[in-house]
Amino acid sequence: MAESLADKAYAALRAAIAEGRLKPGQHIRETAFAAQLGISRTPIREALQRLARDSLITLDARNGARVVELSVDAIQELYDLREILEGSAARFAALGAKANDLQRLDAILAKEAEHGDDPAALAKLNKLFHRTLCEAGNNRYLSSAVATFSTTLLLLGPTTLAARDRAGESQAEHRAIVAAVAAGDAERAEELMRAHIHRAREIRIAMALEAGLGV
Amino acid sequence: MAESLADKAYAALRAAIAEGRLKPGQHIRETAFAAQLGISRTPIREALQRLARDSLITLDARNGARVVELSVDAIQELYDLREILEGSAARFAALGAKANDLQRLDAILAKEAEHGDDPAALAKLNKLFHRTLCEAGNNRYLSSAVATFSTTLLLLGPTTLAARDRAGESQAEHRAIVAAVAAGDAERAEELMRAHIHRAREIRIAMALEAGLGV
DNA sequence: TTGTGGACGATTGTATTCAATGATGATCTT
DNA sequence: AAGATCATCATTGAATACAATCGTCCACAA
Repeated sequence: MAESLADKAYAALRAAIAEGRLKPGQHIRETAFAAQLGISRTPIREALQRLARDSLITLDARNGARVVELSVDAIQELYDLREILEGSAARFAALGAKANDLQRLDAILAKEAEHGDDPAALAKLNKLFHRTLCEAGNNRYLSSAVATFSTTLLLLGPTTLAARDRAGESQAEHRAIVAAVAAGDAERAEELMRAHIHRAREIRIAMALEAGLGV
Repeated sequence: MAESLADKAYAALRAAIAEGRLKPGQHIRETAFAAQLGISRTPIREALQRLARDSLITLDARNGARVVELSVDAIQELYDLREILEGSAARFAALGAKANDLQRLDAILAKEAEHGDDPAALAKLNKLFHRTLCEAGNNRYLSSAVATFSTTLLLLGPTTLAARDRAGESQAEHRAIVAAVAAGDAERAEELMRAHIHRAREIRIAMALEAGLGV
């Protein structure tokens, strides 16, 4: 219960961005949010700084905060980095995953198969899968970096799993990655993870272009 | 000149950590620093939060802030990640560096040769080299990640370039990396950068172990 | 009609005040 | 004498008050 008001404000703002209630480009005024949450500006300011660190907003001096707008170029760079980071995490996991880690990954795969028709549940499981695999890589800084840049994806709206047929493909790719990790095949684990992220990127870019065209 | 007091406090604390005036494990009290800098606690708190995001300090609720102590394991993980990130940056640079980037890199190499006997100048040039190469990679998120984790190195005290003969080796490695980048040889650029970081890691670990033994 | 100047208002940056909580030390009891 | 309990204090978390700066809008003059 040691949750400070700043923590709550951060969670509230982050959720608002994730759910699209705060849209890219939109202005955020400290006083407005303080009033809305019924707290003072102090914890709001702390929350805004954390969001800025997450690259979810920019803090322009005397011009308030603004939700970041990702260009297509920026999305490409973000996915380039995700391929590097998560590919490396898969490699590390293949080299050093504990039995415990593999059990957790298997359990996630099972749940994915079970909830094959529930997009919201799948999105959560997907996040859990990637985080768990990262942790199996056993490098705290790598995990931290992946978490940071995964956060940036919140700006992009709904998950790519919503795309037609993508959920099934994605699960198959997850299974292959876990198999490579369990087999200790680092090369293959990295390659499969990079391909997995690359596929998500293609869908994401297509979605972004469609959205940009107003469709 | 739009430098806020929070910015100054952040810079002051960061410098204090970098220069060893604040040692790992040491307690930081808000009131003490506010008094020392002659400002109120508000900007100090903001600065501390930024430092916590940089993983330079930890914020224990109601127990103040504490400068992070890096274990040898943590240092290994940090350098593992640096190899991945900066290796990738070198690869990207080889694939897409602009003429402008190569000019800047050449200029840095020239200055390194010129200041071969000035450790402080070399340390600055070394940081500039790595940052410039990252920017040549033309991926804003990768640059940001490298910057973040380079900051963590501040906790480790003096540069590895202080080690006997390391400065000369390092410059030779820098030249080889730039040559590979200029030639557009992505494989070689990445490999050379990884080796370069790996060498720095070996020296760093040796220094850490010596320090741990009280020598 | 257009450009410039100034005053007002809105918003952020900083200081100060207030509240709450955990640590510390003394005292009392067994 | 040792341990426990209570009171006090130091320190952080939050709110409020204050200051400064930038943008905006209107009026006036060219």
